[in-house]
Amino acid sequence: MELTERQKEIFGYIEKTVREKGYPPTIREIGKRFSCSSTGSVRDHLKALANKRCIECIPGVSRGIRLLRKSMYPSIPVAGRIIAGEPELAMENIEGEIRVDEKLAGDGKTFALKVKGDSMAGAGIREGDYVVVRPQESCREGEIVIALIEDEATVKRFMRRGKGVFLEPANPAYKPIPVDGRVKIIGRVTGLIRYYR
Amino acid sequence: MELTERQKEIFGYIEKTVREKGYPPTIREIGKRFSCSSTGSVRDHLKALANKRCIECIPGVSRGIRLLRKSMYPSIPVAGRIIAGEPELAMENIEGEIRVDEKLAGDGKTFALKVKGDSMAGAGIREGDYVVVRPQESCREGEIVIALIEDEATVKRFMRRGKGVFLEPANPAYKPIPVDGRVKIIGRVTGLIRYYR
DNA sequence: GACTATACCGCACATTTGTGCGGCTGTCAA
DNA sequence: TTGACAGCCGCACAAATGTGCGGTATAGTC
Repeated sequence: MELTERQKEIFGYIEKTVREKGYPPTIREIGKRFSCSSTGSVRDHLKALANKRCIECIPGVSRGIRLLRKSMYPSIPVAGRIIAGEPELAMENIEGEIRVDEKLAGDGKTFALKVKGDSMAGAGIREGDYVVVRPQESCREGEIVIALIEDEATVKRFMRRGKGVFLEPANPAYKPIPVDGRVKIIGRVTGLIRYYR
Repeated sequence: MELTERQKEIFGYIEKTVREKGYPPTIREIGKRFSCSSTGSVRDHLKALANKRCIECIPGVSRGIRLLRKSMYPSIPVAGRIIAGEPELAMENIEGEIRVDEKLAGDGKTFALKVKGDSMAGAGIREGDYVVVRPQESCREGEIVIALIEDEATVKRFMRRGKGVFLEPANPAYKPIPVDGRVKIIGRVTGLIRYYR
């Protein structure tokens, strides 16, 4: 069964609290957050969420809310679309979530991007892999970066060649791209995750 | 500062409770578990753990214990050494932990292995990567597997060629290895994690 | 000896927190 | 109209829970 808007909000709050504080909220804390002056209202919601198998309420136990769906683990959003000039990933452009090690999770701005094409095959980055991206505008020689070229996000290696700066694919079938006004560096690739079926 | 035996036990219990129940224990629950009839005793321990930066105690909040060290996140062990004939990874052979998405975490037997050598470079698996391994004895054509060859764990692709079965590297510099008595399949590679510095 | 840390016990108290029960207003489908 | 939901209010009560303050004992260190 689907969750109502309100229920989604409350479930999200419980999730967030567990993730950030390490323990679930009390009934009254939820009420405070959503301006419910009555504990009864909150309990109605918890009951609904429990019926829909989202949480489990443990009777007689303070903060006795257990998350059954989703999780309380650190995750980064998977970007569906990247828009130039927007430092933050807009909610609408998030396709999903991937849980990662905290070494990869970064500071909250880090996101993942599904790799399209085989232009980096020579560097062991393949179509369908997820690259973990830490947003930053500058980068160093040799680093693998995400750049926006005419509204298209691509993975390339950042290199200097003589006087120019280039984004180099790791595949002889593609040509280096000179970095100029049309190219915007989005961030640096800090990790890679691949799923085998 | 090092933890005493008792403190380790209590810290472990808090960790376990958070992981299994989804919320930290109360002072009295800890006392019950360790046969401390006084809440004061438990608070002494919590205070000690807080001093040693293992937990944080939030005043006035029920179950207000926050884990600062280690984690409550799903992680898989990183195998340092794999021994033939032992289905479970012995504690002594665990080098560390990596947190992963639950899709990768599997059922509890899954582990990670750091890749040595470049024999699978053609398949985008590079030296230093971590492959996620689900232990199993059989595997299908084309799957990437971990095999033990003369006590050495290697990553290869499982292939049939004519009448024989081979473990094929993805690098022309290496030769396929015929599967015979000397070769033991440890498991299947279900994922890959890479860290860029 | 004085001091500190660890590891316990015990009790009273105030606060936090879940619970029970009653009530209200809408909307929507049968 | 009736019924089932969603969403909300209010109150009193009992249980769960953190807190303050006191005590004992052992071990190690300066």
